Amino acid sequence: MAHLIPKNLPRYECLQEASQRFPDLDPSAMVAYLHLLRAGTDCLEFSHEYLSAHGVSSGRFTVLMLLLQGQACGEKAEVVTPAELADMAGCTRATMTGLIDTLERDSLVKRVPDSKDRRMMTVSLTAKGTTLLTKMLPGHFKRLARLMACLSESERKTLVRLLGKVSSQAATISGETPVAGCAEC
Amino acid sequence: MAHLIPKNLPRYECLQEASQRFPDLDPSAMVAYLHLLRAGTDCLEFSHEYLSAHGVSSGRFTVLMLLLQGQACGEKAEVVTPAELADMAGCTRATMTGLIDTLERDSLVKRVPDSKDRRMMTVSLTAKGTTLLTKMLPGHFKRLARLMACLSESERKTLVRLLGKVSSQAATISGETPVAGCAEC
DNA sequence: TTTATATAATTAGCCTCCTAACTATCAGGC
DNA sequence: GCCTGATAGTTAGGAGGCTAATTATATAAA
Repeated sequence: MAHLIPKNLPRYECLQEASQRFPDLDPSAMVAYLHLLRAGTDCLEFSHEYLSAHGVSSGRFTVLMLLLQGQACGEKAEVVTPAELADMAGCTRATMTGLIDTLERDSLVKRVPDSKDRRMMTVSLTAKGTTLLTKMLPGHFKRLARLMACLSESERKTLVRLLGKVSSQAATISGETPVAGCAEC
Repeated sequence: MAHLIPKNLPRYECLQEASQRFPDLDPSAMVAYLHLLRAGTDCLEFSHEYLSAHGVSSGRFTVLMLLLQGQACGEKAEVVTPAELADMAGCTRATMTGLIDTLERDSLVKRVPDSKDRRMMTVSLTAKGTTLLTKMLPGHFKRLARLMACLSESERKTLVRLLGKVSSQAATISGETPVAGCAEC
């Protein structure tokens, strides 16, 4: 489940040494990048520990949360289709089909064919799914609160701001040219 | 390849509203957590774009880099075993076997049986593997430098410091009790 | 010497992600 | 009324994670 990110990040001196061989290597950028991947993986693993104890994988949990949100914060969409779920979760429709398959097999969600458009399905939480979520959410939230208790409110704000910069920079660079910066190949 | 993290993070007001229903939910902790996962996924995706254009997945790249490092920064270990690679990469030995299988199939690495202990293998880069790496690394480094160009040196330091706090907090909490904070189940 | 235990690597089987191809349905133009 | 094309969902096949079991070898103890 981890992302195969090196456990021990290289020392800064080693990166500086490597930057002699590779002039394009920016040591402090690399350090920031590696720490970001490392921390992200750690957080994912941290959640996974708790979620898997309840028989729910990270992906399945995301789907359940999206359904709960559509049910609770239901301003616009009462019904949710697999395609919408895939969009919201950031995965392909094929992946969503697989997730819904296993969730439905475990009776946590149910598919209902749309009455108007017979191509479409509607997905919703079952009572069992709702119960499971409401039973496990408090513990999950407690753990996340503890995880972030190491940061003050202002540190959290700073972190979110810096991460936001990185995310939008990634989107910007990716957007401009497919695999840019690769003139030499 | 992404980790099925919601693309659009919930608005802060929505989290505050939800925290009425779930008193354990700490909105600012949740925001920090979600942004961290989001940014980590974005970075991973960003690298993946470039690496996959060269036919190398994230996991395979990690293995190649570990081998290159063992070759270059070779202070201690000249030879590397699959078990050591698995430890360094943070995956299981079984996973490493699979990765080496495909890397070897593509002639990027080679296995050599150890002469002393016949249970062991040593893994090393082939000429083709080394060539591929040295060809693609400059572009990869350039992209990462551009990605992090959105942060000043002091922002990078701050980011690394805050991420380090989160990582070690995760390790601390995970270490103390297997799936703690779950008294209610 | 033989037997028990530990270790290195692999294998087998599962889950989750992907892309590409397929099926069924809808909607628009002739 | 029919083609054409778009769209919703699924299926097929692959890659990369995992755990648990297997095989081969080494080591220690009886």
